Amino acid sequence: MSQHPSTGRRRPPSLRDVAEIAGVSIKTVSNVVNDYPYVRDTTREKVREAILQVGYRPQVAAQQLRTGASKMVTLAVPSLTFSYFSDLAQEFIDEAQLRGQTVVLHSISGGREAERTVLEGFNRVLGDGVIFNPLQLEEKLFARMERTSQPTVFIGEHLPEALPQGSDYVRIDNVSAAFDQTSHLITTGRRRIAFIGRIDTEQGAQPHSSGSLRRDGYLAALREHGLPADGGDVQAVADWRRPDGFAGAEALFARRPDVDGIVCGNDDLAIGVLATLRRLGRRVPEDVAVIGYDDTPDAPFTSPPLTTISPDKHALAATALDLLAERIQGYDGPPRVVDTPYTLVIRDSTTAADAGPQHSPTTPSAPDLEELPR
Amino acid sequence: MSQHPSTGRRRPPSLRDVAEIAGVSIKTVSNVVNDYPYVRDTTREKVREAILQVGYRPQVAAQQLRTGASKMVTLAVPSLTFSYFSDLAQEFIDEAQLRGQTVVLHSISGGREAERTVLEGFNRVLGDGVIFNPLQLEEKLFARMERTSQPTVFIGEHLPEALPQGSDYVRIDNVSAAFDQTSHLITTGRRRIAFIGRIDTEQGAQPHSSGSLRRDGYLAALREHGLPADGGDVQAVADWRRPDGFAGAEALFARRPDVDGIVCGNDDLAIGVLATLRRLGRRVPEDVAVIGYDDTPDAPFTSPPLTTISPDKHALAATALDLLAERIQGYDGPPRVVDTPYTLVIRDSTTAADAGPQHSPTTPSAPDLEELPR
DNA sequence: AGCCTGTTCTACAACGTTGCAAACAGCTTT
DNA sequence: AAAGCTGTTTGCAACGTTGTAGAACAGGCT
Repeated sequence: MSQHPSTGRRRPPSLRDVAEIAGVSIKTVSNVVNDYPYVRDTTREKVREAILQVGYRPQVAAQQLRTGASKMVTLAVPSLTFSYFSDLAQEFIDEAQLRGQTVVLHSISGGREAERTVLEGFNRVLGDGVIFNPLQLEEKLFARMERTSQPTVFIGEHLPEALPQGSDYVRIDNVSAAFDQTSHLITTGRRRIAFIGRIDTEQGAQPHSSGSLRRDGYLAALREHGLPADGGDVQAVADWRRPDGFAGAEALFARRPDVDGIVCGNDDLAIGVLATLRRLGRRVPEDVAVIGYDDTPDAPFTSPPLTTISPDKHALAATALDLLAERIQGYDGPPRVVDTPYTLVIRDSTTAADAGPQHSPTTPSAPDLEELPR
Repeated sequence: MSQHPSTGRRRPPSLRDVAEIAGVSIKTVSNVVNDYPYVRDTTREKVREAILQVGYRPQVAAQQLRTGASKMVTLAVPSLTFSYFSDLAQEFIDEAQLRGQTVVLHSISGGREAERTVLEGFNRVLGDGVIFNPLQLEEKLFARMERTSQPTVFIGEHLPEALPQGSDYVRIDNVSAAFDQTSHLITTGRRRIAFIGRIDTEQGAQPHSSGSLRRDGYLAALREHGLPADGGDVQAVADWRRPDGFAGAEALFARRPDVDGIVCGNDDLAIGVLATLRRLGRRVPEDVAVIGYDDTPDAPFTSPPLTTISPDKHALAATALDLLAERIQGYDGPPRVVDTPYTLVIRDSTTAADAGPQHSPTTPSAPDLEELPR
């Protein structure tokens, strides 16, 4: 440990320090560290000892400068205070660790402006690439951008399929998931099934909004099972939040009082819908089945616990890191869009508690917080 | 963008590229980037343009190599799937961002072995320092270690006060928090107050275990208020989990049936205690008041919602980063141990719902998941 | 004209690492 | 004895950046 020039900071030991002690050249130490085979056993031993003695650890900064790679990837997500994102981040960290990579975490709570900064590369070159889950980026920003400033994999919803050069996109197949949502209701005996979600039809519409995709999946499932799919049971709402679900269900039942199943575009809408059903005195699931989408942490705790679509975060993380790794390795083909799996988590809102086997891969169906084991 | 030597990877633009275009020296570009004042306005403009043109962003790796600092700090926590740690991580990220620092996140699920790797510096030099929350490190490992391999700030519980050179420790003042827990029960009218917690008395005892510290705070509060503090109401349990709280409360009430308040060493114990009270038919808080410690995410959802000690994560993060910054700046004094604040979150388990004003800084007192706003 | 002052710009070196190619030692083969 | 192996070690250069020191220049003073 010596001093750094100019700053009086303590400096970690370098190859040079080891070399001096072991009485060999710097390059030989480097060779030992990198398991280069043509090193005599006796020298290797000598060097190893010296390494332990000074506590040498390779400096990523120098390696990156020399080789152009740091084995660090940046993960940019909205906020870890949403358990969806913290769980996702954990998956990325674990998965990255397996690949010998380290995760630099950025959280983007600064809105559109902050997201643009991420897209433009953080104003400094740090790791080898980025995994980026934008929330608010406008499509036109993508369109304007020829190529990303570094290898990038986008994740999440609301992204266009036309991506900048140098990037890929991992997403949930919204159409297929909504198809499965709907099929689940059909196969459990529902016949009058409505859909509720935010579907942008105005001029600012995102053609690939998750709302439209999910509606399409819903309609496809109806058709597949020979049920009427004229769109008459599609209830468009203004936003994705609980009050929208509440109001949407009110409107829906005013129009179609005989609905016996509701496919919700997300869990928050479903929670609003449940509130309306309670108000109307309809029993769930006996009178009406309700299914959500997202498997938010609240989903197991609603009454009744909510059946929902649960994205496979593990697969998502693994796929994203794979694609990014290829980009980092030098692949520079056109942007790829990859769908990852999801699971249907069956809870009580679609099946009576005693109505046959339930399987819930991620969370217990009706956890009792008071129960003892932990 | 040119190619990197040897690897065929795309290389980000450098000062040299900018300099060439602007027709100045590399150093001048560097001066512009770093706002060095003695640059003619016209040159500055020329350089700025060139920077935009090639999309130049400084490379942290080279800066770190040159200056010895990267403005990256590593945060090593057990797992982001515990909401305590994901919230904490978010605080660190935000706070670091304010200071112009970037957080490298490591999660240590590999047990003792993994924690030792962290302590030894990850086998590679990455950022400028580490914030480390160990769970399982043995005291003797600390004792054996003369000095940390890089600036380090420990956070969390169970750490000895004798730390390696080059490190500091930020913690919650367990004694004072337990004092406040107990005082809260006393000032709300309880007189027969018990304590329940895991207190290691065997040979392997950690002298600074949170159990003993919290018990000490409890006893001090009793004494302060002139209540008998002979330790007769201390119920030691085997572990910190729910069943221990359950069994502990059973044993406690067998010995002391007239207890009207229970200070719990953590929230999980408290949840076990609540179960026992339910079984015994005692009402909470009318017959017995219960107070926890940690403010786990479950705390607001127990029945009744649990009054508890909530660590101030924001202050914790800020303090830890401050201490680390000083270490990075070159401070190399003896290890410092700093206590951070906490708040007493009053919920229903100590005060009847209609019994006067309640304030709950962190979470709503009895959140209804079904309520609409979100 | 010569000198000084202050501003603007640049050359150089070094941070720690690794790919390349050359040097070297100890052999066996011609 | 020279040439040719094989295995082992090393010197050199470059990655991008910035602190130091000094060069080049302009303007004003004696």
